[in-house]
Amino acid sequence: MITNKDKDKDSYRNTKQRQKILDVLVNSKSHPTADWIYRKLKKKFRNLSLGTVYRNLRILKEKGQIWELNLGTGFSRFDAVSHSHYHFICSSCQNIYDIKIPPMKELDDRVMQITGFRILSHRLVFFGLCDLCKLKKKKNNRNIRNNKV
Amino acid sequence: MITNKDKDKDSYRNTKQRQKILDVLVNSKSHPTADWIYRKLKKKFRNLSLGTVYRNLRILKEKGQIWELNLGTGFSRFDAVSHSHYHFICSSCQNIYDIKIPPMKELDDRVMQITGFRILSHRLVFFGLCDLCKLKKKKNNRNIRNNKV
DNA sequence: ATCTTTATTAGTAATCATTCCTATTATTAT
DNA sequence: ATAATAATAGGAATGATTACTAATAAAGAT
Repeated sequence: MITNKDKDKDSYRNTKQRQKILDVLVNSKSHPTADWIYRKLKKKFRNLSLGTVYRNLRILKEKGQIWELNLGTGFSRFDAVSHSHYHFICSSCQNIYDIKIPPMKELDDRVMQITGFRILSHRLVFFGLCDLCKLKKKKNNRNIRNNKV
Repeated sequence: MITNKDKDKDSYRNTKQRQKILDVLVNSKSHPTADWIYRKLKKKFRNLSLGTVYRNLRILKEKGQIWELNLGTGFSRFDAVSHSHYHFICSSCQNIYDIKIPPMKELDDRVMQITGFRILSHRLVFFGLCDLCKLKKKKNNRNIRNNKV
């Protein structure tokens, strides 16, 4: 059973591990995975545990300090909540890029009017081909036309 | 190594299993999981395999006939691509609702201009509280105020 | 209609991200 | 400083998904 206590904890401690994990996310633009964060910190924090990374990522998410990104790849990526922004995922290389267009709060209002639900936020992800993969595709198509593949 | 052949298959066979799996998705509004589809079809298809469901969901997704929805719950939900629409997920009960506002193709164009990437589609998900959970929350807060919890 | 090719299947084992468990440690309030 | 307990390390367990393999069945060719 999920109780209020489970959802909105009132006492968090400020551990070195949690600080470092948030640090990594704040100072990273690559939307790292839990394992990537673990391997990065493990070098200095010799006895860091992978479970600790996962637990803290969950807690930081609960506290609203980070986002979890799910992309159908079988694992999550994480992103520090600094300024709100959108994401682009290249369907070919799977890289993630931040899209810097101002958050459209009016979308929330619109959906709130239509549904009557309380809308708190939205997540907008664009899919397509990044510059590099666009070029690769073009080159590849040329090769196919010329029977080189 | 990922080759062209891996990505864009040219010959698909039309099996009963694949038809039925797509059928379930087309005739369902509940965004089912792989396991839910498996258990539903297993009743009639006595020796259906869970692996077959997963394989076909991947193939149907490759063919662009269905979407995979990832919500950070540890498992995927699937949705037939009929008319394009957006989604709402209740942060409390985790139910998914379709949001019927016309697809905003202009967002793709905008991001295409900003980034130079080729934008093919976007996914827009709203988060908040559905009607039912809105009520529950209100009642809950009242109880907390009155020291009943 | 039969033959051939090979995509697909059922069944099961394996993988891998994530969560759970427990004795120990470290943070915070008193 | 002490007490209370949140958090940790390490390892085991879970559970969704994928991989493997011999047998089957679409779909085109004869």
